Amino acid sequence: MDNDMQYCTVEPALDVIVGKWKISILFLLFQGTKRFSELQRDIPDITKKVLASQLRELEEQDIIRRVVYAVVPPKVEYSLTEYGHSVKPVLQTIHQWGRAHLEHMGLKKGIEETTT
Amino acid sequence: MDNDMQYCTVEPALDVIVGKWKISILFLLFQGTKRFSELQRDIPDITKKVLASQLRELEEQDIIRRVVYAVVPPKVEYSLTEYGHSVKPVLQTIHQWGRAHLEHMGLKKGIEETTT
DNA sequence: CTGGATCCGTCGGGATACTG
DNA sequence: CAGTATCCCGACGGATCCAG
Repeated sequence: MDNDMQYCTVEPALDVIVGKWKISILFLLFQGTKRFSELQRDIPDITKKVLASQLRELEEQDIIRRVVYAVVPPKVEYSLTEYGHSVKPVLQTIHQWGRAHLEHMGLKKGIEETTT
Repeated sequence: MDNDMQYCTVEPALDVIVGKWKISILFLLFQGTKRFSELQRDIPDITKKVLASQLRELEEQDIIRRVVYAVVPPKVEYSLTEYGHSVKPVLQTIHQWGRAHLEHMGLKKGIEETTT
């Protein structure tokens, strides 16, 4: 990876959003602080292990904050760091283009089918 | 994946840029039309098979165009479609945030180290 | 409740050889 | 030159069980 010195800085950003569930997690946390169990409830198809691992990655990247309460039963809250909020515009940009992309591909498919 | 109806449109966009070499390919094609061999030369660590597969994916997504010349030896040119150019701002947004992210993580690391 | 540990399947990507 | 065909491997994610 030395051929793309000039532009390889795209990739670190991708680490933050690439991961099967990271985007779901981020969107949920954009709404505010969530507990582990809340995230698990709102993302039904994710397992604890994977949720935990994705959260840990985001935490290491300083995108989210993990707060452990010394109570029983345990309580852990996750929230965006101040820095974490800065990914929002990135996600929105991708989101908008993604919508346009879907539409574009839909149109293309429609056109192709009308030619049959 | 029915829990994130509202925001799952982030993912299709990601398909375009996720892939170990897609970003490198896109950046090269932003410069203009390239032949297969040129791409391979400019991305030294990629193999033909992988280059071909990544190109095919981008082509299916209507991001790039593949033009085959009926000459011998064979000649194939790849270029961005008009639509493909629209990913540029997306990449730039990610790129900019990526740079800031690197800097941020660097600072964080520095701070942590000065505390030792 | 919030995880960690373990095992396992899948899939993207890589090495190599072959072809039109 | 521009690929395809095969085989291979490691990383990621999933299922299940265990623990503080």
